[in-house]
Amino acid sequence: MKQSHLYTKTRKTLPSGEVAKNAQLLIKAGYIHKELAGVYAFLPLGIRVMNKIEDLIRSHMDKIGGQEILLSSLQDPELWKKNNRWDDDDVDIWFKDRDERIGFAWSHEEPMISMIEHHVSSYKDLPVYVYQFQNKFRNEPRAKSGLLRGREFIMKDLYSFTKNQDELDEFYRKITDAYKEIFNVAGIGDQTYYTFASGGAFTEFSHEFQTLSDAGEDTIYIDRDKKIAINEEVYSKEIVKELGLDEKKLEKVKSIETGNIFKFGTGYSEKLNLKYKDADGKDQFVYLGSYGIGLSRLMATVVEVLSDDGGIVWPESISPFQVHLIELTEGLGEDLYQKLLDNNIEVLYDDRQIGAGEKFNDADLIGIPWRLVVSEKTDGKVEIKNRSEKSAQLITKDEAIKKFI
RNA sequence: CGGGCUGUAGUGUCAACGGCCAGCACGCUUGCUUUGGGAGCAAGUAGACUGGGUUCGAAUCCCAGCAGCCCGACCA
Repeated sequence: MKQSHLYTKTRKTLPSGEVAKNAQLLIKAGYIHKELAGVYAFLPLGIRVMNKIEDLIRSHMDKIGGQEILLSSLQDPELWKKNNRWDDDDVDIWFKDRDERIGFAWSHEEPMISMIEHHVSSYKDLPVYVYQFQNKFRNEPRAKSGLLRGREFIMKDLYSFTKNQDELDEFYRKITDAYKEIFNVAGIGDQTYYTFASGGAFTEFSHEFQTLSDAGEDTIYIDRDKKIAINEEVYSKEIVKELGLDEKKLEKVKSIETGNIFKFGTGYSEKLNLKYKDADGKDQFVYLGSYGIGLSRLMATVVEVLSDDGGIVWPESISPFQVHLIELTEGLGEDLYQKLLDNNIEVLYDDRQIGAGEKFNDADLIGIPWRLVVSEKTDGKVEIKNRSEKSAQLITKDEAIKKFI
């Protein structure tokens, strides 16, 4: 894409009233636009990052047997009433229409279970793993921290429907590994801890993926060597012992909950009467699990954790473009730009007629991991620099293209 | 939901004593110059959250609403 066609511009001033680093940088660089408190629009650069994150998650969900679907954002109150989760006294974050005949989805367990009932009745139909990328609407009493706690946001939620505990446990292990891999590829694996957290009504623990950051709202106790953590909400001497940890080695830190996985067992199916017939023709309750990653929160977390004084530093996996090609002399980058495009390399081509300093600053702010510069000084070659490195190397254009194929 | 703070061009502004034409910077437009780390000159462009009230006169004082931010509570 030619940067001269990109309608968003970087800004020199920070938005007043945005304190969160992720919101400051993403707005300054032109990734997002604030609509309301906790409600952000994604601009061309921003949606490219979101799409990258989506692709990354999708490939891992598909690999472990996930089937992608898309439930609706408008929901039937009757489904939620059955489970006592419609009343504002029970769930206080609902957005509802005036007459309370429609709910705006804040979660999808109930509709998901209702939908699956129509398709699963035999042990032969199980297991089933379905997931979606969906908007969630949560009327948070206090939206804050930029994209970290929004009132409208996109989440990947996967639901597992399995025959028994063993099958559930096996899938749980698989998705745990998948989540670890996702956070590794997204560049925050080192800072992300597998965390024991509150299990709610149906199970002892759930597990969270907590990324160390002062911008987070959670407090966890981490063991850096074993790479596991305990959420403050369930922390006790007994649990430390149960997990075989040494209380003295634990560090108390702030973190962002980037993922959450949850075993429901048969709790939900008993309440909502989700059954299947086993091989003997007897009714059995389906074992459920749910597994979430907030996409916009993940994007914000990467910005919080990896940015530097110059701006954002994207990992290659979720950068809006692979390469930022900058020409300092009019027309000199055109030829390389075309060649990169011919090789299906995602390139943002800064063909604007502005000063070099402005281009470099914009490039640092936008944060694409590789920068190519052509000018009269590069003498037919091209200068390549990584976003997180200080110095650049001069290479040939062919070498540059090969690097990104 | 409790408490606090704040609403001035597209952005920013601890700019302006209740009083003349609401200042400055960025952005944007036009022209000339400049061209390897947010360029220079010149001429333009655009503004008081909403509604009441006090006053001869309100951006400025008062009230209400709305909005934003922060702290807390909440966050299966």
